[in-house]
Amino acid sequence: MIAVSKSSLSAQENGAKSADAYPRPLVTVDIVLFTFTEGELRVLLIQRKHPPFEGYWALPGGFVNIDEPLDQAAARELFEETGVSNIYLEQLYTFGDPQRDPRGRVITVAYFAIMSADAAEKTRAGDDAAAARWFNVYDLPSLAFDHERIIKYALVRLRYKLEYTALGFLLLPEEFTLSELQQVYEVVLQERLDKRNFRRKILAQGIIEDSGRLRYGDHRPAKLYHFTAAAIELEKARRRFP
Amino acid sequence: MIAVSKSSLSAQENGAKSADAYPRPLVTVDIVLFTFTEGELRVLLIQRKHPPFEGYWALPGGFVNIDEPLDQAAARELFEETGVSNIYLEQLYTFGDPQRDPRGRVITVAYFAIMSADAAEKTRAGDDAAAARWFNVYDLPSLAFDHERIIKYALVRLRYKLEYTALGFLLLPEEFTLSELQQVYEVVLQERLDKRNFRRKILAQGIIEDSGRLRYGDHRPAKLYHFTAAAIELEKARRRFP
DNA sequence: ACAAAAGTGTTGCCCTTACACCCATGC
DNA sequence: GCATGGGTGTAAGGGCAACACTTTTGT
Repeated sequence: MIAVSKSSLSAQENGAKSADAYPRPLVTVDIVLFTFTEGELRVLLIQRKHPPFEGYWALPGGFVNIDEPLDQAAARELFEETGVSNIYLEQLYTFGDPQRDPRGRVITVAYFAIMSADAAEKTRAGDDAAAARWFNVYDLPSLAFDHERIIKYALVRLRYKLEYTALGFLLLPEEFTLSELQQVYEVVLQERLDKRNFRRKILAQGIIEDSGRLRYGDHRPAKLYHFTAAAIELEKARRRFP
Repeated sequence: MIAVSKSSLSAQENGAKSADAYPRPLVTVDIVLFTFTEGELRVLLIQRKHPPFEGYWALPGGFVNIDEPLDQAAARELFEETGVSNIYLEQLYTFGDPQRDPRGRVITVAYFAIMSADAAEKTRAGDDAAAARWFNVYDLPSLAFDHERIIKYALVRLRYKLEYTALGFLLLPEEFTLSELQQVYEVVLQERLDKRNFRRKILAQGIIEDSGRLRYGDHRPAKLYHFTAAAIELEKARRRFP
């Protein structure tokens, strides 16, 4: 537990006091990684092996190195804990309630990440050391710290994204049917959508295209689509700003 | 300057290492406070009296106390430096480039704030100690740290807000004319708007109403409007989440 | 043949946009 | 009486929501 001398340091004008005089919080990154498999929207969680919250499930994440940009810290932690790199990752929100970690003041910069379903399959293999599992977002176990709140906020962000930037396909494998894509939207937004309107709207955006291939199943085969390279570039550009 | 032992601390599984073993960055809050006066969108800046960036203009802000929530730190810093409380304040983004502060690793949680024009007038009186001034966002001086980048990002956020949540009135005094409100939108969005369409759209949202009073000026008097209590509650509810 | 999911068009409504003139006041 | 900003309505087009039947396969 970090010793806290309450309010001994009421702040003054910018830089009036030497920076070294201020007590320093710990800073972590936590990543909410979504994917969509077996008809479920899922989040990756890791079971903690040490106190506090030993045995509880928690978001992947960890301490930020002192010389490391935040985005890089998030990418690194995710790589270390899932073996996956090069995925969609953006800053979500910073949670800094003084009581959120029993060890003392720990501020966490939460990140929002999306992984395709096929990459998620591979991930599971890499789970050798740490116990990592995908959980249905709507059926989570007891979580460590304030991680449930963080996930709920990430879910709100995901809904916003799907509503007006067509990124649903990032959750799916490279090739997918329109029905699968519609199911993603329905599960994430928690509402039923009209098939004809959905198809028209998605196709009008020009971000996915017919691959020419078909998926054969129990009934009439379905056309397989994949997203266009333009769509990915467009999103990268949008996200480049802050 | 903070001593940094590069990568001596490659992270491991959650909590595997004692939290105390990690070097701690400093954490600050910085506030981008907007108002609209004399036909200009303005940001409040404070002139630094100490190194680094002595004499440069910078965003109001300062170190987060060890036992203080982030939102409260932002509100406190703003109060200490402007004497104003109870204004619109929300978290913007966390900037953590290791090079952003020459003193060492300083992570800043940036906040986005809006102040009404009449409150902004009063603020100026409270500027006894620190040199604080309002600057046109489109004509800023050289800024300390990465504060120019932070302001640019806040401006993007402000544009989003005006585009689909009608918060423009928060920048204006309690009573205002529709022409004034339109000017706010035009200056923020940097585009010319159609007078009739603008009025129809704003009034359709039901967030402002005719006060029954008139403003007399050089020409035909203009109706004065004020926002409805419902509008404020609605926004508070929206903002309650994260 | 039948069960099951894939696929496909049209219509009405609303919201958005474009656009031009009269009104009330100060000087 | 004239200059100036305040104030108002309408028509066309585009996007969105509602709605039901045919097609293709596996069994």
